[in-house]
Amino acid sequence: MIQPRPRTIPEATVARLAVYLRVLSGLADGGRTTVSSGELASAAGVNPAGLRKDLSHLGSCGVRGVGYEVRALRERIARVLGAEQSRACVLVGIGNLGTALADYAGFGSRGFRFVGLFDAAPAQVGQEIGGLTVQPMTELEATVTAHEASIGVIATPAEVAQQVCDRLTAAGVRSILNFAPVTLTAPVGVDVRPVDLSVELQVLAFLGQQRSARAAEVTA
Amino acid sequence: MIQPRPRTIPEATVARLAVYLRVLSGLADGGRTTVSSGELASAAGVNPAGLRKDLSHLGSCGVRGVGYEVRALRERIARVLGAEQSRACVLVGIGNLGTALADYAGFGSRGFRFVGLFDAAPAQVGQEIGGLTVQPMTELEATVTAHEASIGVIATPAEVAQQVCDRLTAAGVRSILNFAPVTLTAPVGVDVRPVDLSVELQVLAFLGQQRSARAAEVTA
DNA sequence: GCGACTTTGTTCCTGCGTTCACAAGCGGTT
DNA sequence: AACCGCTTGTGAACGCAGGAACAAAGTCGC
Repeated sequence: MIQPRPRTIPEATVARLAVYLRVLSGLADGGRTTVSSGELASAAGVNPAGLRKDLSHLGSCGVRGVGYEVRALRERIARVLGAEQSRACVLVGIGNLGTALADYAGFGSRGFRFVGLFDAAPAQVGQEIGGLTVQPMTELEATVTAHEASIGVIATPAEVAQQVCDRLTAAGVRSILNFAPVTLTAPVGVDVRPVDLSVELQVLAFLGQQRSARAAEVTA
Repeated sequence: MIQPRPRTIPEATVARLAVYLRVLSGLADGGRTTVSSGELASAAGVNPAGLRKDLSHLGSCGVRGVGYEVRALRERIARVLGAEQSRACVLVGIGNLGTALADYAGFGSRGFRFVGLFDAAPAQVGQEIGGLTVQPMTELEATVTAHEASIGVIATPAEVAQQVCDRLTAAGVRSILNFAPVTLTAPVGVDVRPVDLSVELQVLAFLGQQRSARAAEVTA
């Protein structure tokens, strides 16, 4: 028995689906009911053919000659991404970045719900951010198990990130988003996704430098 | 005349080079003088063969039978990435995220130097963060031209991100790092690199969900 | 009611990134 | 001085993502 819709959606496609979801929400709020692949692709900054291929991974959803129904497509993508269910997340490290993450309203509408904020510094503990009170690190494991949190976000200094990672995985967290500038090691079965802001900046700078070099070469 | 070292380094390689640079700095601080590709790859979380291929893009730098000299390799990568020169950056949007970015010391050691912080809210203007004073938006163009800033970072709400992008590009900024959850459009010749935190979280959640589904299938 | 136009969904193809495997080269040892 | 083991650097194959072109299908106009 073969599944009509293969389970494996490429990671690059998943990232773009999340972007389409955001654009579709904006269109729906604007009162649009249908949208063509070309228009949606332009709003998302991708190629129209690629967009149609991405959408084909979740089955036919458009109407030929017309386009896609905005609300239906949004719901379909949300279902595939699992954004309709509420996922419990914990956030460790309430510095500036952690505060920004805890405060960010965009997560809530995407199916993410912070159930615990933690920091080692006593000065941060007790503070209220985005409707939650910052807890001491000792409460970490209890909160994770109580809410069955499967996602952890690390926004601590680099020095303690690995310890935090170890405690999170030991408590049952299976997916970790890591903002600390270190490479974390985790047991198999645990996904760690690094987001390094200075790496992003360096890639950007390099591309700009490369572009300038090419331009100078042409004029020479 | 053919360049012995082709100018075009794949973008994925550039991102990893930035990670290697970080790891090498840590090793150098720890007093290590040489390191093998296997060890470095493990510390960076990549495949040893891939690491060697990445390094091959910048010419032979290792010693067979021994490994790589830590300091020499670090300097070589830094030179290729342009991290040895100081690049002027401006940051627009001093909320929690913007404050975190302005405060982050990691940028300085990577060759980035903020020369201007800007916010539209009068309450933020005048505040001092990381040695700089937050300026009103009216000063944006003058600061960009005075320092010849080529990199702009947008950490504003989504609604004003496109306007800010337009003003930055008009003032001469050629590379933009965008943290606002919108797809920006910019003239050709300007690189915009989006960093969407909720997209990252959604991809992570989807991978976790997919993994769980596979596990359930196997046990069934 | 029929034809033409528009837009989707798919298929093919090209190029890139990644991985594996081996030859080349250097240091340590006898 | 010669050999052996270890490590780098590179060549080839594999798999994957991206882009273009085409067929299917549905709607609008006549």
